[in-house]
Amino acid sequence: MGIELRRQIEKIVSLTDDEFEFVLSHFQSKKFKKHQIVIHEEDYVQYEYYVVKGLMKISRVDIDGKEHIIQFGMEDWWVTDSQAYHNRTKATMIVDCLEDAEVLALSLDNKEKLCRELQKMEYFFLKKTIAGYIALQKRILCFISSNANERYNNLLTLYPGLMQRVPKSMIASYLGVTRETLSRLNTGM
Amino acid sequence: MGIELRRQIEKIVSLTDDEFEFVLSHFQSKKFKKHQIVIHEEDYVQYEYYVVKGLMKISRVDIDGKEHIIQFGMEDWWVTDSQAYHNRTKATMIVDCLEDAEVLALSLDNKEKLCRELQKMEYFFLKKTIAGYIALQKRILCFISSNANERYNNLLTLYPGLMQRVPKSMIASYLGVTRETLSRLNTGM
DNA sequence: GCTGTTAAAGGACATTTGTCAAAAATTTGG
DNA sequence: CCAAATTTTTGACAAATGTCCTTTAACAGC
Repeated sequence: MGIELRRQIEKIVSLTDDEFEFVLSHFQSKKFKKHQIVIHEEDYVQYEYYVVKGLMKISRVDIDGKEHIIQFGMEDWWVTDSQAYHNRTKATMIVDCLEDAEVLALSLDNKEKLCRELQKMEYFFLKKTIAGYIALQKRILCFISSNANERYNNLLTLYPGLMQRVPKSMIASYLGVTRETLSRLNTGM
Repeated sequence: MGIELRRQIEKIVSLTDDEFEFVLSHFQSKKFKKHQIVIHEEDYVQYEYYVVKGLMKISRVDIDGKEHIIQFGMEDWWVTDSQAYHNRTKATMIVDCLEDAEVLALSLDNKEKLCRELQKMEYFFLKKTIAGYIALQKRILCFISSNANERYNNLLTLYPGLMQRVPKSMIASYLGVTRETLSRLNTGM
């Protein structure tokens, strides 16, 4: 239970068996079905989810009803509506499942409690958040410096496994183009 | 000295006078001239900079020699090449000054030391990094869901002061469009 | 206050991307 | 294994954005 989470944490700080059990006791195990909505728009967001198995997406629906995918979340990733979760405000995003999913859910209270009880976990979350920040910066650089074709090829090399699990129309949404444009790209080969 | 920094920190955690002096002792005060390069590409990045006064930009030059602006940094902001700074690797970005600048420089060793000595500072950096992450997510959402005109108007409302201090060609670069395109936008009022 | 330099705006045209409609291919559930 | 639903591809055209070039405007240093 949670070996992968332990592996992820131990890339940054080391834990004894007891410490890891203690960490894990702050999480709740949950399961979701394909197509199930994990975070509804306008809901308060109770949890941040560590994905043990499955695939989710974080998206926002604009005034014209178009869905824009901000992030995918697969195994060993963390998923939530960050703004709503951390500020205890209502969700502006939707999180749902592209596949049946198994997660470890961490409430904000438990996260803060855990950080106070075990300082290296706060260090872990800081390092992890910095890594996330850097990843988003790279994605922004990609938007300002690359066209659709280059962004698609970049995504292919970054997450080769994703393409087999996600419909192309969603890849298009993540890249900020229409599915028609994605379908016409010269994928390089 | 550093009142604004203290105000920023105290929005998240409270500090005694002694504690703030202690925090400040981990920083070095530095000054830069307009056009001066603060972080050179390929250099190791010693510091993260809290901007006391002035205006900087973080950019990357692509293979065609085009400059892409990833971020501006004005008063009360933090500026560095995050990836290079936190991973102790060589800079892939350039940080330079659009105006004479005054900063407080924090080395990574001092940052980590400070976090160990005063846990609430680690909490501060965590909250601050999360806020940065959320801001980048919003910028990405803007790229995937808005055209150049909408992105420009969004920037106008987000940082109205920036326009008076930054040439439009740099705003264009930040928005991921050419200066010609920016110049033709219907700024909508 | 000049003068050289840099920044901004505009025209003409090419390229990329979006939109709408339809056809083809694939997946899903029974 | 089949029928319905979903996803992907393609065509024709419109709109947005990029490129190249010229003109105009603003600014910096002397």
